[in-house]
Parts: sequence; structure tokens; C-alpha cells
Amino acid sequence: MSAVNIVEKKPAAMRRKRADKPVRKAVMYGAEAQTQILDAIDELFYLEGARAVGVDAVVKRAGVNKMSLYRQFESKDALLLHYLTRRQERFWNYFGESLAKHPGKPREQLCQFFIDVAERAQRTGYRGCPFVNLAIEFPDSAHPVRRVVADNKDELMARLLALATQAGARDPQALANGMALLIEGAYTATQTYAPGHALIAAIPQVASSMIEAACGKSPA
Amino acid sequence: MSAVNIVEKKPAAMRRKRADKPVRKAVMYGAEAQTQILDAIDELFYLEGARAVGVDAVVKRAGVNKMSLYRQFESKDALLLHYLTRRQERFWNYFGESLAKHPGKPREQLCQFFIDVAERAQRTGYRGCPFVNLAIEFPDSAHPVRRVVADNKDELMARLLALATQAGARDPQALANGMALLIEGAYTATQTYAPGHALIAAIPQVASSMIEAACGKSPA
DNA sequence: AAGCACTGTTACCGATCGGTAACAAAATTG
DNA sequence: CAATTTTGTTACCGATCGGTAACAGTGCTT
Repeated sequence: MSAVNIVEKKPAAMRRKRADKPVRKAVMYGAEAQTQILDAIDELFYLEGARAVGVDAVVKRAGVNKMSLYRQFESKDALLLHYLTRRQERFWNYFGESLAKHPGKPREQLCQFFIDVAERAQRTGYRGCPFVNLAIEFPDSAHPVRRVVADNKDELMARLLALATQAGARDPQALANGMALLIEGAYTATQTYAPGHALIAAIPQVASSMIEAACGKSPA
Repeated sequence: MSAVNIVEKKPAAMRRKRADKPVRKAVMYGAEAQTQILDAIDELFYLEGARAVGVDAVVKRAGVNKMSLYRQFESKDALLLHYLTRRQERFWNYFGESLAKHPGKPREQLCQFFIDVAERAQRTGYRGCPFVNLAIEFPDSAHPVRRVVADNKDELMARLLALATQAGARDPQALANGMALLIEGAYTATQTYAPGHALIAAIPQVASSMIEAACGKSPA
């Protein structure tokens, strides 16, 4: 649980059989195992927590053998980093989708992101922000996953600052700070407050009030 | 890790020896072990995480024998609840101290709480909100610790609503929601953003802006 | 056909998890 | 004093942790 290597040991046999003779059993099974493992950890680590889920649970869920896992990935730490990269892709997809709903309207874009977060938070199986969860599950700030989390948050802050500037905020950095804290708070509140608490539904209103206060009444 | 019992198995021998004859070795050692265990978990669970710390680490830190622990406490779950109650006392102490700095001035009281949170967050060994951490470490919302956490947050929300009302907010519930989200965000940001990030120092400003926007310019 | 690279499977490693049985010494009780 | 309760200690329980050695089967390449 310490060494790190984001890349797999081998690119795995990707070549197909010569023609389409009946595929017997084995070839390029490694790549298949890899995708099934990635799918398994994406779900298990998120839903049950990275610490709570052992590799035995992963291989069972993925339907592969433990050795098949360790031939594709260096260690559980490597699994964690793969999990993080996939979750990161998903996050920026969400972020981009929210913004795409209001092209050229930064204020509406910011608001929409909170609307969408609040909406996802109501869905069953929602477990908050995977980065937040990992950061808290691994208290040692020197752990490799913590760096990835911090990088993600830095990138988020940069995007927020850009949006706040475009939105015409009087103090863009102040608004970006407020948005950032609100986002972390929204994620966490979904886990600390009782399920279905009214606070979650109120997230978009709090955000839009903050934006309005920072930019002025009329949409610039 | 499932059954719960907040009370100890036995109140433990609290009676002293007849006079003050030389205390040989054993009597009322149980109570002493109890306090040392409570001190140990208060530190270990917070700093390293409740899941990561095993009972062996607890007894080692407490300087007691494992059987001494299990004669005082039912299970590790019981330890968790004791840990929570102590942390809860501490939290409300902090909360009360912040408010006591500005008696009768709810706006300043609210601001002060954020100032003090941000100050504590800079201290070494700060690991965020113990309730947040426990909620995330135990994904199962049916786990006993989750109820305690939810209760704590409900109580916090009630206090915030009272303060927001006293502060003369136009929409007290809206301000209380904002404060609640900001608090969760502040706690979490200390763990997700890189150590010493400027965002943490900016917490009080964000809070005071929000309060000002909700109450109006002049201190009512 | 031979050699090689990779596969799946089993069985295992030492360490740690939460928790306990059992016993001897000590202190309290009568 | 004798009897009982509480103490400290050791050794252990089955389960799970992350990780691996070893081997037989399979397909590809030459």
C-alpha cells in the first residue's frame, strides 16, 4: 500500500486471432479482465469506500481471478489511482454538461452546476464526492491519492475563477472561493445530514444568492 | 462491529481503599484504564481514522491490556460512540466559545465561529470535522455512528437558524442553509485542498459576505 | 514439432482484524 | 479466616488483509 505505478505492467495482448476461428478460451483475456476490474472498482470503491473494499471483493465482483488482477495492476494503490482517473473524467464530464446548458452565460452556468449536483445527490446510490471521500479515508496527506485529489481541486478552483471573472463579479477570487466552499459543503452535507434533508434541495438557492450578491442583480 | 451499547459493562470499582495504606497495584485500575482508553481513541480515531485504527493500536497507545479494554467496553462500535460523545462535547464548547466573544450580537457571533474554525484549521494535527470523517468512513447510513452524526448536524442547523433569526436576516432559513453548507465546506476543504491553501484563510470573508448579503449592510 | 509467452487456478504467505477462553494474583466481601 | 469478585496476562480463535509461488493449460511464433 505504498508504491505507485499508474500504468499497467503490460499493454496486454491486443492482437486478434488470425481469422474468426472459434475462440477457445484464453487469448487476450487479460484486457477483458482489466476492463471488468476497472468497472468493479469504480462501483465498489465509490459505494463502500476504498478502505473497506478488499482485493478479494474486487476480484469476486469483477469475476476474475486474483492473479489476473495482480498481473494487470501493481498493487491496490495502483487500483486506487485508476479509480481516481476514471472518476475524474466523469466529474469533468458532469461539469462540462452543466456549462453546456447555458453557453456564453457564466452566471447561469455556475447556477446550473449546483442544480445538477443537487439533483444527482437525490439519486439512490449517491455517496458524495469520490475525491472528498478518498481524502478523508487516507489521512496521510503524503499518500499518492491525496496529490491527485488536491490537483483536481486546484483545477476546479481555476475553472471557478475563470467563470467568476466572466460573470463580471466585483471580486472574482472571492466569488470563486465562495463557490468552492459551497461545492465542498454540498458534497459533504449529502453524507452528514440525514438522507433527504431539506438542506440538499436548498443548495441551488444558496448558490444563486451568493452569485447574485457577488455580481449584482441583473444578468450581465 | 454491529451491536451497540453506549454504557460500559460495569461502572467499575470506584471505591477507595479503607485509609491511605500503600496502594499495591490493582484496585480501581479499571477506571484508570477507562480514562486512558478514552484519551487514546480521542487522539487516534481523529488523527488516523476510525477504520484505520485497530483495537491493538488503541490498547498499545492507552498502555493497557486488551482484556482490560474489553472488560470496560462492549466492542469497537462502543468505542466509536464514546469517541463521538467526547468530540461532540468539544464541538459545542468551541461553538459556545465563539458565541461568547460577542454576547447579544448574533452577526458577529456567526462570523466569529468561522474565524475560529479557520484558525483551528491552520494548526498542525487538524484533520477536519470528526463527524464528517466518521460519516464518510462508514458509508452505511444505518450504522449507529451515522445517527449520532445526523443528530449533531440537526442540532447545529437549529442553532444556526436561531442565530440567523436573531441577526435579522430577511430569510433566516436561507441564511441558516448557507451557513450550514459553508461549515461543511470549510471542514472538508481543509482536507481536500492542499495544506495551507489560501482558500482556508478566506473562509471568514466568504461567511461574512454571505451574512451581510442576507441581513443588510449595517449591523442590526 | 518445438519453444515461448501468456493464461487460469490453487494453495499459500505473514500480518492484522475484532474478540475471547482460561488462569493466577490480588482485593473485597462475609 | 475463607469465599468471592475483579484484576492482569497469555495465548489463542476464525476471518480477512494485501500479495505471491508454482504449475498446468492454451495459443502464437518459428
